[in-house]
Amino acid sequence: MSGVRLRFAPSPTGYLHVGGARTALFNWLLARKEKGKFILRIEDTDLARSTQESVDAILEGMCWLGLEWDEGPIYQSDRFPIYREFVEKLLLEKKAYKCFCTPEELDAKREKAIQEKKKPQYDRTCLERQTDDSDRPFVVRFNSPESGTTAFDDLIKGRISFNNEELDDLIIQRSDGTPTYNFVVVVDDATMGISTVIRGDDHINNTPRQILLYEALGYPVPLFAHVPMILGADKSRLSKRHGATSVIAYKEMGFLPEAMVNYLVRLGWSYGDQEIFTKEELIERFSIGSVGRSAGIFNPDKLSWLNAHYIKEYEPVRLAELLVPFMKKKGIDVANGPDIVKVVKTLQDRARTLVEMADGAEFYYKAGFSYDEKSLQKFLNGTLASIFEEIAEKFSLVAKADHESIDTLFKNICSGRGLKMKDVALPARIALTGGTAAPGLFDVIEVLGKEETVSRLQRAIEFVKILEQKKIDDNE
RNA sequence: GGUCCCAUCGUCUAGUGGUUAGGACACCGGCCUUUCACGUCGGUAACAGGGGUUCAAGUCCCCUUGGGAUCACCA
Repeated sequence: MSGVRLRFAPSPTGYLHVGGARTALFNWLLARKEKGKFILRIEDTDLARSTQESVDAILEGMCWLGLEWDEGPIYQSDRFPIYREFVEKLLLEKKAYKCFCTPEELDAKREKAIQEKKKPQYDRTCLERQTDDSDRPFVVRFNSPESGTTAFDDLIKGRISFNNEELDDLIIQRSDGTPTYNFVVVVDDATMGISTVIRGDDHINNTPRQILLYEALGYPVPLFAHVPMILGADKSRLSKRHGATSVIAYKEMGFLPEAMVNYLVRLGWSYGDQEIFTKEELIERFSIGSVGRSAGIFNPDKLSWLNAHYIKEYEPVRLAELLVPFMKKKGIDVANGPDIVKVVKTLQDRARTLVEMADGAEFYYKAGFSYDEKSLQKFLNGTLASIFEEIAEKFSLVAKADHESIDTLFKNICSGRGLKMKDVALPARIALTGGTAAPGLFDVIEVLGKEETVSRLQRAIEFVKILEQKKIDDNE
């Protein structure tokens, strides 16, 4: 039993973003690989921006991806007394101090510093203050060292070091008594015994301050691993204008969680030339050290390719279950029509998403479709109706409507009429599916069954007769 | 602007001083074929630039350039 403890700590101000999902995935993977614990913590110290809907959305995303957590969700809003205690402790030890400067004063100082091209840092006015006007509102600031350096060995980026003079005295408790992010994250990670912090590299600049806080609090500093950002096609931070950024949106677009996980993990991490990984393989082969250092661009094409792969490989029964909601969304009740599992089997090789598969499955359940007339025109030579009639006739006599007997039936018709397979199969496909893009004709017939096939053929015969008559009229 | 991070095909990446710089997505072409796909075979395509170190540099060092992050009583 290894003692590693990892955590994912989203703030509930929106849905689960693909970037966050990847960070969560890396944490989860490492926890599973090392047989440690994976903790989910909700960072909701900003009461105004946090919502329960966001918490639910994040949990839904995590569950969909299969990232089950061992402890939590722990809400920071439940832990305010703990943070308060640690603030008092620092205050007592003079490692923190009360600051009575107003936001207006601070803004003015910042403005001035920027004007004078100086660093906009807090000037420590209140550090040496003797009077304690506690009836006036105050914030608590961390007394940060003014010299020296703070460094750490990032598991992904290598050694990173900062001059302490770059760090000013950050606020750890607001004037309303609530603690701020950099403080609570340290208190939580410390008291929860987090051994390795894996998070986005937008937190690198926070890390030295946090290390200083660990030290002030007397806790060991954890290991850090800062994973690079995910960017959009134009190399800017991935946002809605690049497409969907919510994990759940991908679920709704018909992606499989296996594909999403596989895509996300391979974006920034690699294992030789391998592209496809089962969850077990990932757990076995993942290592945080082989995560790349540079930002990656989110590539929907590759995600689609992976999704297509997983659709092909999926167990048809399970895939059918996943497809049903997508059919329902199109107003189709799969109970009224052919066996959905058989339908799925004919579509697995030609759908990249469940949405595409639902589109491709539509004709099986909707008999009243319109025909692709333009394509049908090519086969109008006066005998098409009779070909359909012959198929219907012979097919209704066939003992077993399986692939093989359908094959021989069509071959017989072809040889009997001196026609090529495409002369018969192509128009027949239009008759049965309405269009030209569909699964193999014999598979379609087999799935549709004898009765439905014959009925569709009869409907097509009527339609073709009208077309042929029209053609004669036009020529006159 | 300060600080910090990053830099191999369009994209994701392999590469840990000696390689015809490999794979995958996408793209293009051949094959397969009852359509559309799938599949399969092949092709185009990269070490940002400049200095060092070294017998030898995509690999190590420095600079430049370019991209990104961060500088809140947000997280």
